[in-house]
Amino acid sequence: MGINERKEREKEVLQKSILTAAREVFLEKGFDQTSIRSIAQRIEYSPTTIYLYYKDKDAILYALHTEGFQLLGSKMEVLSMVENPLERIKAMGRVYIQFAMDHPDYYDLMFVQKSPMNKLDEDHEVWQEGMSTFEGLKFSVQQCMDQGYLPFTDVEAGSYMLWSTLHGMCNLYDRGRCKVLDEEKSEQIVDLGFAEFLKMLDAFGC
Amino acid sequence: MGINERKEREKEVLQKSILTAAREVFLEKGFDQTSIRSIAQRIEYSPTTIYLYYKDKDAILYALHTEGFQLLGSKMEVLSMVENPLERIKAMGRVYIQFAMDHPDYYDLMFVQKSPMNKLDEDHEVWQEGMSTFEGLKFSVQQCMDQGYLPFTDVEAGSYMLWSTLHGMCNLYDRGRCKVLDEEKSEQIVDLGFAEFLKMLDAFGC
DNA sequence: TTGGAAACTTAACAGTGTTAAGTATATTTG
DNA sequence: CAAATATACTTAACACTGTTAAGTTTCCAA
Repeated sequence: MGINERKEREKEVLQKSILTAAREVFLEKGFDQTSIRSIAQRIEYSPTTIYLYYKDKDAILYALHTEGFQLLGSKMEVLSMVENPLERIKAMGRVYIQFAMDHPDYYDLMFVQKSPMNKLDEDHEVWQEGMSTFEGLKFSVQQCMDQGYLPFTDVEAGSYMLWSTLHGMCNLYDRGRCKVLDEEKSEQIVDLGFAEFLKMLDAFGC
Repeated sequence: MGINERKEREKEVLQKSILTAAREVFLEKGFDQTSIRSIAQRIEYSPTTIYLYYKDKDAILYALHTEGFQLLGSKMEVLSMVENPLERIKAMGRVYIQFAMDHPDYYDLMFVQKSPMNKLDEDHEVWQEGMSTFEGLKFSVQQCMDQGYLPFTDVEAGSYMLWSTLHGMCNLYDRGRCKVLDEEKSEQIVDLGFAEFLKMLDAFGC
C-alpha cells in the first residue's frame, strides 16, 4: 500500500515548501515582516494550512533558527584544523563575528529573539543547537586552561564570558547602540573591538 | 493672561500622566504588553488622545528609555568616589549588571529594543543618554590606559569591548541563551562570568 | 455509489499602531 | 450677547497581526 507513503511524501514536500517560503520572506523582508499570512501568500495556500504543518509561528521560527546554526556550524567546522587552542578560539571569534555581520537576521533569531526559545519551553526540550555550539567553545577553552593560555577558574563561566563579549559587540551594533560613537567609527567598531579582544586574550595568559 | 499658562500646565499634567501610565503598564506587564490602548485605558482617555501628546509609540518608549538612563546614572554617580580607575571600572561593571538584573525591562529598552532608537532617527537627534553614559566609561578606561592598567590601542574600542562583555552576559541571560548550561548553573552564570571578567581585567594589565 | 477521512479554506475573534472625520467645549471676535 | 473659531477629545475605521472553529472540497475504501 504505497498510497499512504506517497501522501506522507507529499506532506513532507508541503512542510518543506512552507519552510522555504518562510526562509525567503525572512531573509528578504526581515523578522518583523515574516508573518504567517506573508508565508502563506508565497506558497499560494491559505494561512490556516500552515497550522496543519507547524504548531504555531514559534515552531517555524525555531526551524529557521536551526538552519542558522547549521550554517554557523559549517563555518566553524574547518577550525578544528587549527592546532593551537588559543589561536583556534581567536579564529572562532572571527568566524562568529563574520557570521553575525553576514547574516544579521539569522543571528538575531539564534541568539536574541525569544520566539525560538518559546518553542523549546512548550515542548520541554533542551537547546541542542546552542549546547553543541557552546560545547565547541568550551572544548577549546578547556585546552587553553590546561596549557596555561587562559587562567579561568571555571571553564563554563570563562567560555560564557568570551562568548558574551562577541555577542555583546554584535548585538549592540545591530541594535544601533554604536551611536555612542561618531558615525565613521561606529562602522568599524566591531572590528576595532575585536582587535582589543584579541590583545586581551594574548595578555591574559601571562 | 494666565489662562493660556494654566492650559499649558494642564497639558503638561496630562502628558506626564500618560508617561506615568505608560511606565506602570511597562513595569507591570512588560514591553510586549505596553500598547497605546492599554495606556489609554489606564488614564481613562481614548487611545487617540495619546497622539495629541506624543508623536507615536516610539516617542513614549523613548521617554521611558530616558527614565532608565536617569536611574542607571544615579547608581553610577557614587562611583566617582573610587580613586583607582581600574577598581572604578570593576565597580561600574557590578552596578551595570545589578541594574540589568533589577530592571530587566528598562535595560532591554535602553540597550536592546529598536523602538527608542527609531525616535532618534526620525528627529535626527544624537543619543545623548547613551553617549553620556559611555563617556563615563571612556574616562575611566583612559585613566587606566594612562596608568598602565589596561594596554588598549584605542580608548573607544577598548571601552566598547568591555561594555559589550557585560551587555552580552546580561542579554544572553535575559534572552534565555543560558540554556546552554544546566539549570542550576545558568542561574548564577552572570555572576560567575563577571568573576572571570574581573580576573581578566587584573591579568590584562601585567 | 456511498461513507468517511483527510486536506484545505472561509470567516471570525481579539488584538495591534495609526489616522481621518466628527463632536463637544471653551474662548475670542464682531 | 450671539456668532465664529479654536481647542480638546472621541468615534470609527484601516490595515495589519496570530490563531481557531466551522465549513467545504477532494480523495480513497468499502
